[in-house]
Order: sequence, then structure tokens, then C-alpha cells
Amino acid sequence: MTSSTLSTTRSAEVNLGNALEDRGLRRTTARTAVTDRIEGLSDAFTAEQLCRDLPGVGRATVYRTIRHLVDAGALCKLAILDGAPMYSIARIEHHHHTVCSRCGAVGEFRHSTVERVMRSLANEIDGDIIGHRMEIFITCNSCLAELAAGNSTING
Amino acid sequence: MTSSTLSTTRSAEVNLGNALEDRGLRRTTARTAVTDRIEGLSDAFTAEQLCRDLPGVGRATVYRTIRHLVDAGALCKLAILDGAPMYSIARIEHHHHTVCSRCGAVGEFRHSTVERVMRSLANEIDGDIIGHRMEIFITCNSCLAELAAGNSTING
DNA sequence: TACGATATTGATACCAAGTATCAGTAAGTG
DNA sequence: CACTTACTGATACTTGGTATCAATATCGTA
Repeated sequence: MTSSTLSTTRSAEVNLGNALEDRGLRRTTARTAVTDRIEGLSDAFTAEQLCRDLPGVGRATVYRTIRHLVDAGALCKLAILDGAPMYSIARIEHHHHTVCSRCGAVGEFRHSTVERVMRSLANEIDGDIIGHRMEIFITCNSCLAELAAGNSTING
Repeated sequence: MTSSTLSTTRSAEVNLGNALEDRGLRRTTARTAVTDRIEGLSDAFTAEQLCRDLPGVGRATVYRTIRHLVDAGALCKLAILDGAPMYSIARIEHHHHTVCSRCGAVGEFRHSTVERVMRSLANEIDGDIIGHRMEIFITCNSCLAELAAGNSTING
């Protein structure tokens, strides 16, 4: 799990603690430990990863805090085909994700055409569209570099 | 889990048993039971659902057969945010899915613009694009009808 | 600053989904 | 029919996540 290779527009002001307080939740030491840790991560993460990083905080609390943050819209939950779901800070209002299928690095991107396509799709689809999710699977640049290096050594 | 509300172009010839045989796997009674059952379903399904429907076939075998079918490209696996992943017969080469967030009905659709967008995105994304997935969350027509009926009774 | 109502915690037990194991069985082959 | 090999399925296990609930921390208020 290397650092994300995607350059995204990130606002410096992200305060997950405030997001919780805004929902009427108390600012406790356990919750602060969780939010601080998340804010310190540059990548998407799993709940279990967070539990491992914070042995002083109970599993239940970690999972509960994550759920609150998702409910608050401060985190977005990514459905990963194999393995546990991942979470990333919702720094961009509406966005999609790139997932490197080799190292798992997750990046965010936004593309106005995607939203335009959604609107044109509304006619073709029975029912009310209430949302969408798009995930692009990539081999990220650092993995491409590693692969290139690896191949030249293997071919001997 | 009602029947899909999406009309899709479906080829009549779908033979999951052949898909397995093509991979050098034996055509056993257990596998035939699984593939017959899947072919009889009009909707996407979960592995557990299949286990319940086929009490005569062991859980391990059901899961193994599903995995083989996914590997063969005969089934596609859908990442659902909450709950177990769902599977649907891959009747259309490349397609995306609509998921009713009320009843869970899954439909398939294809839209050439989506593919065009992907090509234009290649410039903006670092790394090699190797695939993508798009899921549209809807409230399907039958759920909309139920909701309309339900609301008129509740408002009293 | 102490009080007290109430939200929160976390150990534990639990549940659900899925996989590894492996002795027994079924398929295909000569 | 015999034999090799693939396959099966009961079982135990792993992983990811939730419910419970007594003990504890938080925070408005006196």
C-alpha cells in the first residue's frame, strides 16, 4: 500500500472531529484518537488497519466512529471486490476513485463528463436514479516502474 | 428482491455448464445443480442464497463453483456496499449495473458514452487504466409504485 | 468545582461470509 | 472392471463486523 499516485485537489481544512461534533456527538479521547489517525493517513484504509494502528482503542469504538463519519459524509466507503471495504476522507464533494489493482493505492478524481453521462442515462433507465459510483482500476505509476524493473531482472 | 425492472438485451444461449467444461472442469451432478439453478434465476443472487436454494449441495462446492464461473468470465461479481457480493450472469460483454437501493434488484445496461468517457479519462489519470466499474443506484419502478401506495395509506 | 444525567467505551460473546482440510466418492480412461 | 484423478462436503477455522452491558467519561448546570 504505497502512497497515492494521483494528484487531487485537496483542501487543507479537513476536521473529522468537527464533523462528529456537528452531529451532536461528544468529543472523546477515543474518537479523537481515531480521527487524528485517519487525518494522518494519506491513503484509503480499512477498519481493521485502523484497529491495528490504535491498539488503545477498542474495535467496537473504531467501527462505530467510522460509521458515524460515513453517516456524516466525512468519509466515503469504497466497495472493494475482494476484501474489506475501504474508507477515504471525502475531500472532494462528488468524486470517483481509482484503485491500483496491484498495490491497492486509492486516488480520487472528478470529471464533469461523468456527471453529464449520468443525466443522459436518466432517460434510458427505468426508475429514479439516486446515485452512482464509478471505480477505475489502474496499475499506478509506481507499480509500473516496479514491474519494469522486475521484468528486466527476471528475463535473463 | 423482485424481478429486475430493466429491459436488457439477453442472448438466449447461456450455458454455464459449457463454460466450466471449456476450462477443463468435470461436469458433475453438484456443478450441474448449481449452474441449472443460476440459469433459472432472473436476478442477481448471493452465494448464500444459492446455498439455501440447494440444500443438497455443500456450501464449499457452491462457493467453489461460483468462483470457477467468475474466473471463466461467465458470471460477474458485483461489489455491494453493505452485505455480501452479488453475482449475475455475464450476458452482455461489457456492461454496468443498476442496483435498486430499496429492493436490491439488479439490472444490466450498456452505454457507449461511458466507454468514450473512459478513453478521454486516460489522459487525466496517472498510470495504466486496466478496467472500470460503474454502478447506478436507483429506486426501481415497482418500488416507486409501492412507495406511492404506501404513502397514501400512511398519511391519514 | 462538584454533581448528575447521559453518552460513550470496550471486553466479550456473537453472527455471517467465506476458505482450508481431508477422508470418502464420483468421473473419465484404458 | 480397475485405476487414477478430480471432486465433494462435513467440519473446523478465519475474517469482518455487530450486540450487549457494566463501568466510565463527558459536559451542562448549580
